[in-house]
Amino acid sequence: MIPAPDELSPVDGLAQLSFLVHGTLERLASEHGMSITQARLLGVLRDRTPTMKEVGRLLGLDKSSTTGLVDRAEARGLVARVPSETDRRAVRVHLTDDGRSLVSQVAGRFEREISTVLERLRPRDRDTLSRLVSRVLVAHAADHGIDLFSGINVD
Amino acid sequence: MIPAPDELSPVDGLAQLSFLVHGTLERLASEHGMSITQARLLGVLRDRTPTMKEVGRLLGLDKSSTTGLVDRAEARGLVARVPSETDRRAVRVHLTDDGRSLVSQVAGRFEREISTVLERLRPRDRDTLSRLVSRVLVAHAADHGIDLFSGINVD
DNA sequence: TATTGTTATACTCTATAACTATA
DNA sequence: TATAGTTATAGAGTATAACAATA
Repeated sequence: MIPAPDELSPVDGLAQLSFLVHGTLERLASEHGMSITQARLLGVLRDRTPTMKEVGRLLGLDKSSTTGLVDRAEARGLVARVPSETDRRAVRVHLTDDGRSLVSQVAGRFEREISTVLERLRPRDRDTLSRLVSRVLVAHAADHGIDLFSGINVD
Repeated sequence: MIPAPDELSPVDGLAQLSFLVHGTLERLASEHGMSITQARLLGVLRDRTPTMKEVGRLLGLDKSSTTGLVDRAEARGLVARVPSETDRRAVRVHLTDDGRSLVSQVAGRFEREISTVLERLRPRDRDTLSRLVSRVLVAHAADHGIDLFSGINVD
């Protein structure tokens, strides 16, 4: 009989961790009647008032997909379109009060749930993990010309 | 002016890492004309020949969603339904040769791409990261009665 | 002419409810 | 009666192509 491994391969570990985190966000969003995409939309609007085109770039969506996404969020009263003051073709998307309240709730629960998972490590190990994860992300972002803290490509 | 942080918060780091890994899988699957769901279906069939009900449980889908998923994969010649030998209501789903070849290709590319990202760390740090990730996953799995190596709930 | 955004259309993914065949 | 699976239907999410308004 083959002994069970007591550790996953590095890639398998990252894959499973990624599904765990992604699944957590999906569950929390769904508890508030949202998909991950809707949650991400509200998330990027927390500190921006982008045009439709910029929303699409931030979320990696075609402009037609963005139209539908914002339509549905607007119908629920979570976001609003306002005409751009500088370009009469463009609109800016911003959170409503309801949208801001909802995204804060979901973000808070996400923070708490992931923290709970991390608390299974001793504080020292937690710091080490966090530092190594940051280092991987920083290196990868540098390789691909991405601003890690805004998510915006700075090519 | 606020100085830019040189490290993300632990939760932000995990979230971004998770999107990086998930996005990589999504891109690789899409390069082969598949969604993540299709890739996961082929993945779970690599070492199993489950019934439709079991496929749904493994992927977290309703039985009707499973029917459609398997329909589309079968239409592409990636999987096949075979009647169960013990229960005439049930069918077993298995990979075709084409399906096995496709999933091996995608899995190989995923392994290589994620390994490339990890190679930005020194071998020593890589081992540490991998060990800590495994430890988090093992603890979380134990908390939730999940067999980490099969993904199957053993409640 | 180029850009911003919407509309028309089509396909995947997902769920609920109703149904068929078998246990 | 209960279970395995499919079908009917509906909605979200995605893309491509064609279009209108504006730059």
